[in-house]
Amino acid sequence: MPITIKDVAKKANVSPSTVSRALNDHPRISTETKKQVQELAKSMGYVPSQAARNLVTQRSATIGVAVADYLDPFYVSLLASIEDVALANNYDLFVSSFYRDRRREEKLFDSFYEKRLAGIIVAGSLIDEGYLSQENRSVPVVLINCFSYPFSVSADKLAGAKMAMEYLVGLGHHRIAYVSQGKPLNTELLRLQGYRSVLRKHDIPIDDSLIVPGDGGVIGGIKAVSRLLDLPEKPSAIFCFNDMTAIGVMNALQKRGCQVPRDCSVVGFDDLEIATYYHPSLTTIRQPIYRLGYRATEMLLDLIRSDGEVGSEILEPELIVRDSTARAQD
Amino acid sequence: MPITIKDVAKKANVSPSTVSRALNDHPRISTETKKQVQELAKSMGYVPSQAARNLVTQRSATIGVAVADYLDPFYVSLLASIEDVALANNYDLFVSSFYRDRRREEKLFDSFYEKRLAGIIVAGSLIDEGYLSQENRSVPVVLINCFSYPFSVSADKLAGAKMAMEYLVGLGHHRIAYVSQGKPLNTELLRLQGYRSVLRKHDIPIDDSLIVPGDGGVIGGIKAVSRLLDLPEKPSAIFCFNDMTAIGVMNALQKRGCQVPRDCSVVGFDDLEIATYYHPSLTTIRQPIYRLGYRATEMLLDLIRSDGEVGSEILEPELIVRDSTARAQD
DNA sequence: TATAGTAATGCAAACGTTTGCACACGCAAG
DNA sequence: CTTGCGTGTGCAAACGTTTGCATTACTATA
Repeated sequence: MPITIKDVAKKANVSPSTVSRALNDHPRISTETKKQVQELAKSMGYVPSQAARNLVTQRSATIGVAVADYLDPFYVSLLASIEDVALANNYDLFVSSFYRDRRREEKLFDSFYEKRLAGIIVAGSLIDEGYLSQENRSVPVVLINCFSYPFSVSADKLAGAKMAMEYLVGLGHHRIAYVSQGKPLNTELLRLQGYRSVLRKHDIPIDDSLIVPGDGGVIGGIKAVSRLLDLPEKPSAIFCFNDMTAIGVMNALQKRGCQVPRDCSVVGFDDLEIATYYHPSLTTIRQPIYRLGYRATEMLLDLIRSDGEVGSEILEPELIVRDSTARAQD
Repeated sequence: MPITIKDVAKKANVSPSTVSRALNDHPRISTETKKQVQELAKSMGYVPSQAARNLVTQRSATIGVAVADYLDPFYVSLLASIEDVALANNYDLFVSSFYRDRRREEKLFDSFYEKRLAGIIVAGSLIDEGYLSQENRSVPVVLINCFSYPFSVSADKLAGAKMAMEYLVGLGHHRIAYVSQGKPLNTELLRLQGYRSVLRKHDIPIDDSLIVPGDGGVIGGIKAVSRLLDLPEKPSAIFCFNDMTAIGVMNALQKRGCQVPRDCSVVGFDDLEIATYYHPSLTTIRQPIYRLGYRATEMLLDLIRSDGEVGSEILEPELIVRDSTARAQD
């Protein structure tokens, strides 16, 4: 139904090849015909079919992006930088979320492959690296926050967790809880490792009842608090897997009459926009979100262009102190 | 480079047509060959090229979705229901944001058209309907929250604004401010109309200095508050364009020592997840977000299948009372 | 004037599918 | 033994582009 290159060719009394060359700034064409054809094409509302073009050129200028969760602003913020880099290099984006569901992630991979995309970026992947390398069907893949994969960009979770914990210990806190994500992924295990190592370093005994599972979202934080407040000896500070969890935690604390930070300090992870604007504003570990997406996309473009020999990259997080933390009372 | 249907055909000693039929459950094929070919194809890791398929069948099973802003959870939440309906009908989604930028929205339209998508859904469009109908290049388009377009699904902004205002007036508030989005779109004008009509109805004079511009986000809310608190006579309640604005408003109020709701009540619009979990939790007008996306996608599928005669649809919002509003002190 | 070289254009093949049509085969009915 | 029909398969065209090669027309040089 749409207008094809032949329609334009016929109207311009030239061959389809000429139209194609005019539209693609091919050198072997007269400036005059080029201009004429371009104007005609525009006036006819001709838009080339990407499918046909991809088919014959055997490549596509679309990058697939799979994020774990649309509802977590962390992943959405990543999209901004990915889009910036991609657009600047004339690549399209095909974005999709797999809602933290492994099977959906795999289906997404299939659909990406059917589209013969130029490359793929996955943030928050649940698929283990083994599967990924094996499944690797000659299309480059870059992972975000999955540092064991050869082509990846991650924030240093271990360092981040240590910063948070050192800061809390420095404020005089001894009973510090950790609300996890609940899945045994790298991104989780490293935080836990940081949590433990700082406690050990300061000779603070590790109490496993202070380590409670969340779900990476607000609800998980709320549930965790109800467990923590039922403990015989309550924590004086809570370190959270991420900011969304921290918001749930603060909400539940305040609902149970526990003032933040007076009665309990809270530290998050990510530094989402809402961390600044929540009441009280949230002390957190900032992931360099923009740079994560930026570098990942650059890395993918390198891979697409040259099967380059780039390796995995680790970016440093940063402690942002705000109003949700205070010195421990004793 | 990838495996083609011919590779599979050769290995199976059949023609490409047979392979195609086996993979598509065509009736005219023996159960035996079908099974054999299917297994072989899978074991070879064959994945059909969507480009080639779309080209020859002249249709595609991908829906384009353009949302105004990834950073506003309202639009992101819409994606969930759109995806649910689309996936259930074996459609893919091509999602993109135009960051509230009109030129980016137009570029997005072009790119959608290059892909020869089956249909398009736009949420928060900045393009006026005139352009849209004219630009309509035989691909069906459904708009969300743009009720003047013939194929659209919207929440009733006017009714929502009236609910909010009636509620505030009912609590005894007389000086009620409105923080707008700052763009003269329908979605804005209707709220304003509701704001004014309720005040008029109750013989409350309309003070234009109480109507201040925001930007649809947190920052806009913050800036608006600094203008409102500098007024000789401060408002006792603030109705906000949306929840993100309301969060900015509450944050700024609390920062300036103004307690919510004791010193000032705040009402939002949307009912995002964060509205429940903010402190204090936010009284707001709930848009039926899930249903908006759901109905829009169903409508689009109808259009795709039958050039159906569906018209625009308006859904009712709902007042959700929480902790950010209180009776006026006098 | 003939010849080589260059610039602009057209021809036709190719990309990987789907699908209408023709064909071959086996079998039942006349 | 034909005829007809149904079932399974293959052939070839088509989808809308791009691009190597051939062709044409012109210009400049010898």
